[in-house]
Amino acid sequence: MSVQERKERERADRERLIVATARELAEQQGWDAVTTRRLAERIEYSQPVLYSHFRGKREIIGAVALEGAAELAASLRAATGAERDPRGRVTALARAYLVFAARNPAVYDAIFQLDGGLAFARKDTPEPLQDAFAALLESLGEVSGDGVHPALFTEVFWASLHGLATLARSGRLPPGDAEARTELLVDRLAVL
Amino acid sequence: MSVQERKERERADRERLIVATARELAEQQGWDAVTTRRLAERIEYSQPVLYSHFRGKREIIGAVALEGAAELAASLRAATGAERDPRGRVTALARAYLVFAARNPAVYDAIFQLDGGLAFARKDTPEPLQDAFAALLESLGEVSGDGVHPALFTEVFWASLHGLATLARSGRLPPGDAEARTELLVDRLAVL
DNA sequence: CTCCGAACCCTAGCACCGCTAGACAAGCGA
DNA sequence: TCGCTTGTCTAGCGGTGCTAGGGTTCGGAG
Repeated sequence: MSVQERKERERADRERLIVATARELAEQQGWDAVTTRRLAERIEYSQPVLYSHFRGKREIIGAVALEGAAELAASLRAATGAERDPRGRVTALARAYLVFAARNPAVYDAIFQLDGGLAFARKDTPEPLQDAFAALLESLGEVSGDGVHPALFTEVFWASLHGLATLARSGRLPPGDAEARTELLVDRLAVL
Repeated sequence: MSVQERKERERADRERLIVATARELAEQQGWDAVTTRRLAERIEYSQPVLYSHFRGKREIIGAVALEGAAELAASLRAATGAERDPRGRVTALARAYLVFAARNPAVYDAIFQLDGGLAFARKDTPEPLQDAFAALLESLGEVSGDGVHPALFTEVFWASLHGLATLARSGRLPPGDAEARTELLVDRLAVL
């Protein structure tokens, strides 16, 4: 049995290597540069090996997305955990979200822009994605205001952050006023 | 001179045909299906003809984006023009924006998601893009609230709409509550 | 220790992509 | 009518995601 266990371990290691390499390559040179050939070369295996772990490029993007979603959730909780009042938590949450998007553009795209073959907003949604939404809900639910469903409020707040993040990064919003936009969004949306 | 004029007219006609065909194909089967080969086949010319009109695929996307931006601006103005009070105008604007995004997903992507080689938020931004932002500003500026710069408020409101539009269309937001989300956004962001 | 069989990986290739060089034909002006 | 410019097409480059099929390696039985 020991042999089989070793092989399974090696397989799992290699799978992690693929995902980490894809992520690294995507952050360095963009997702367009993540081709199966380049990826295979970087992990020092041939292309078909990738297909013994994933159905295709889409699934690799999905794997990066799940890893990234877990990190995003952790990052949001770390940022809000240090804050005492609801307002501080919401502001910290918004900033942390936008910082994550700006610092990990490729991962952010994998989660929220590209097609990684993942199900969203459903029962069979992968746990890391549900947990990332839960992390948002934890801080936003307390400022959703009377008569407004916390989940609905979280969706709207999240969508607004997503819009700011994506439009800013593609150069469609002027670069200077990012902080002012965040403040305005928090002031208007959150009921304190 | 008449001959040259005729040739120029035919060239312009063909260029319009390329843009219209690219748009049509993108709306029918998505931008991934808009390849230079397919596009050339549909306009009944060979591939190199495309490159005598546009530098490459990116510029074709840009051309569709400019055409779409003009339509979006017109659509927004048509929707707000019939409303008497500021609140009605803002609500109508938000609905019209989201309807445009939902009905013309490929064109919306060309404008706001894909790289069409266009400059945004700058002095040399193409006129249709500036005008689309102006159309937003016209209705949103009057509800930005005291002490808040209308352009900044417009950016935030627009980003929120963009987030709702893109997340909803990619299935990342539950499909049912679209109207409730729009109402919540307008209620909270606009100062009436 | 030998040898068989299975698991694994690689080479080679498919159809497609964006883009372009160079041959060729059509149609203008002289 | 003829030469030349203008315009278009054929063919091909290097790249893409993905896969069929052959070969090598290696574990385990005798």
